[in-house]
Amino acid sequence: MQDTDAIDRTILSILSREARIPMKSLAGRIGLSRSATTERVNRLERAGVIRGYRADIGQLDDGQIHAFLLLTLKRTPSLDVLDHLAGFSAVRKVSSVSGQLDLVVEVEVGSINGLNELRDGISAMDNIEDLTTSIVLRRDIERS
Amino acid sequence: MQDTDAIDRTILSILSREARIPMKSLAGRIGLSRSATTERVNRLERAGVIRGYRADIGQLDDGQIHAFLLLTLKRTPSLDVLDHLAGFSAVRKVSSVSGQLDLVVEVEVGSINGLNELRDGISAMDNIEDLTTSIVLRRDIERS
DNA sequence: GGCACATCCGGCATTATGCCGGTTATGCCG
DNA sequence: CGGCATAACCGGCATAATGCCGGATGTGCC
Repeated sequence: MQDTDAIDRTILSILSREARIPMKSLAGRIGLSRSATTERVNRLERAGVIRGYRADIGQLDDGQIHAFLLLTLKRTPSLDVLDHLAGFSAVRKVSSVSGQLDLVVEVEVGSINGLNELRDGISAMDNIEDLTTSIVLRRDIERS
Repeated sequence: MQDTDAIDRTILSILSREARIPMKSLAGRIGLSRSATTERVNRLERAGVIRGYRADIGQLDDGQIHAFLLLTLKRTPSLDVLDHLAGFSAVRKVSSVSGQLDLVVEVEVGSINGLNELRDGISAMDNIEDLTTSIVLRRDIERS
């Protein structure tokens, strides 16, 4: 999975901005034939370098609430906690981080009440030392 | 921009996961003709609801470092700080949040040194009360 | 040299797209 | 009520993109 050359990086940078570009156009930009380009993209997908293609939705949901949950664990790492978190559909992203914190959890819920239930469900796990909730008031910058 | 009905929401949820799906297949899934579906998608794009399509790149290079910078400001809000942050290409996402913190900044740098320079550049701004850095050690969960 | 392997190219049948005319549903107003 | 404008939908045809494959080229190895 470490065999990404300069051409692959060009492909990734183009696809990360214009995921719906036809393979033929992509091929034209990088100076390869269509079939070679397609093969490279397929390889990147199979290797897991490209995980998928997403539409970038601009503030879809006035009703949606985004928040960061900053978790400190009693013992780390904790697969239990990760499994549990994965069970909540509201959980969008979980990152293990260095420092005082242990996990940064990004969530997306339909209501404050949903957020409260989520908090309760998470803090009920043993092995949770501390849970700080920061509701996203505004998304100031978001890139690709 | 507020005229998104149930069908539009279905379209968005599908495209947010499978941005490269052919319009014909999308039409099949939502039970409309291809041309009606295409027209809806075009409208969503023109209205700015769909901002673009991105390939989801999984841990592109081992050389890339992701981190959360947790900022507390002296005075809030601060357009200066946002403008300044926007000037750093390493800055991927900035969210204004409630609570003790003020801003959650997600960054992506090529090296620890780059992270240090970024920290220095940010903490040099007046109006920064506190800056906590949490380097992402691992991405445990990431959804669409 | 001869071989395996990876990468590339081009062509052809199939599939998707862009474009446009035509149909239906709805609301408005004389 | 009838006429009219508008929005949203459908289907068809020419064009463009895709999937699939055989074959060429380059590189390392025995």
